[in-house]
Amino acid sequence: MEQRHADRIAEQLEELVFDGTFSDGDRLDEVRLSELFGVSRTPLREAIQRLAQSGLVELIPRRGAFVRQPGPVELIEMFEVMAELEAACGRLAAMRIADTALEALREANTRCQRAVEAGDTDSYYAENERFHKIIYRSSGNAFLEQEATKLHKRLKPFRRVQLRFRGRMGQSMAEHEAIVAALADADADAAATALRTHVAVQGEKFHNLMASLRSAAE
Amino acid sequence: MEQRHADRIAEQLEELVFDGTFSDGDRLDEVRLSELFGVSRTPLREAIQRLAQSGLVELIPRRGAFVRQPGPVELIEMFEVMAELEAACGRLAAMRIADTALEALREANTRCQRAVEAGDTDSYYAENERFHKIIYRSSGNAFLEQEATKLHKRLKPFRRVQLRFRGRMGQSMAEHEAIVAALADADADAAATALRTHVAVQGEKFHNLMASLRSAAE
DNA sequence: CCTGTAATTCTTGTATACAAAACTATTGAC
DNA sequence: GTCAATAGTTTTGTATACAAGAATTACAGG
Repeated sequence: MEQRHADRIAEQLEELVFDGTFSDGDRLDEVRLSELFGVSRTPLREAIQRLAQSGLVELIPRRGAFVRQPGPVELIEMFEVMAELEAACGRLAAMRIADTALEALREANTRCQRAVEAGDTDSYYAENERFHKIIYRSSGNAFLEQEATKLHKRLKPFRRVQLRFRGRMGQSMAEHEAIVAALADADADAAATALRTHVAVQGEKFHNLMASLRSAAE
Repeated sequence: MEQRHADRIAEQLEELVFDGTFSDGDRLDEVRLSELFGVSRTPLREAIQRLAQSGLVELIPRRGAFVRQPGPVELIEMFEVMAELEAACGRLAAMRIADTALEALREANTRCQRAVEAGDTDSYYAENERFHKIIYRSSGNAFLEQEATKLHKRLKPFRRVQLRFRGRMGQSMAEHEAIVAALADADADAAATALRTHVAVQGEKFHNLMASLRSAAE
């Protein structure tokens, strides 16, 4: 099944930005990349337009496309939004989640637990992701699911770092239990709170300080 | 100051989609539009790529770009996400809002009130927008502010309809008062709840029904 | 040796040309 | 009259060509 070159290139470029092949501030040279992908500049530029729209690269007129990796502050902000989006998913899912989904959640959780006991971090990440994806889906809001998935993907490269910050995986598992319990009880506020704190990073006080300085400076 | 054609065209195309010049399902004819804008197909296609990324048009390979106006269900979903984003802004703003911003909020509110009394709906919409923008900004989270602003803009064409659904503007004003009070009290939960209900549309029960049907069908 | 400027080279932005797929319409069979 | 096949047209997707701004280098002056 033939795919448009521009589509394929957009995906591959995105991958190259995510996996750190390009560092922050690197310019995406059109001729170099077109040779790399074996196409002309035209489909490559169309792909770049899309990356620009999703914020992965910055387009400076007559200068080129520069990759825009989030700095520490922006990263904290993005995690904060992720926490709120997951909280929203939890709030809605508490009212709408199906029994089958609840069961799937429990299963993912036990597999998560097993991965922790086996020390299998790769498997843990996979099951953890499945756990959260089920909650996105169970919000019963396809648009929210899409937005949450998009940001989740964007933050993927930084999630391991976040986990190291937060300490051990054990605490994360306990929070999963609390989340499932809240959803089973149809307790919207509890589910939202549990998910928010689950995703939130430690550096919140630091961020509060930064933010207050920023608004005071205006 | 010369701007890139692609940028200018992306904005104008977006406008044409928003203001209803193109209906749902319309194909964006490249040659027709390139003649309309007085450019070649190249910059026009680049603009279309961006619209596709933001979801305004759907790109079907070898078929073209079709405008994708949200249907009733998707619209309800988007308003629901808007409500959650505003709630998140309120939650964070309750902790971080500056006194000057709080004052600006009160001023916007009084101007809102005046517009209601004068029956000046245009002015009301302008001040209402200012009110909400201040809250986005006061979240102290530039990324959240950006996301909220983006969705706010996307929903703009449908906001008047929503307001008609909800009844009079008076109730909206009362909710504004409650929001300001919660922010002044630094009551995060109250601010979040007030903003969520303020934005939420009536059709929530209807949506709950639809969503439960959707998840049950899987 | 440093600095400002002009010429050169590179790169982006746009237009045009070409190939292939999809749509349309005509023609022919039944 | 309806349907199918096919020729012709349209439209998308990609490559190439060209124009103009930006970066770089060479060079003259101090």
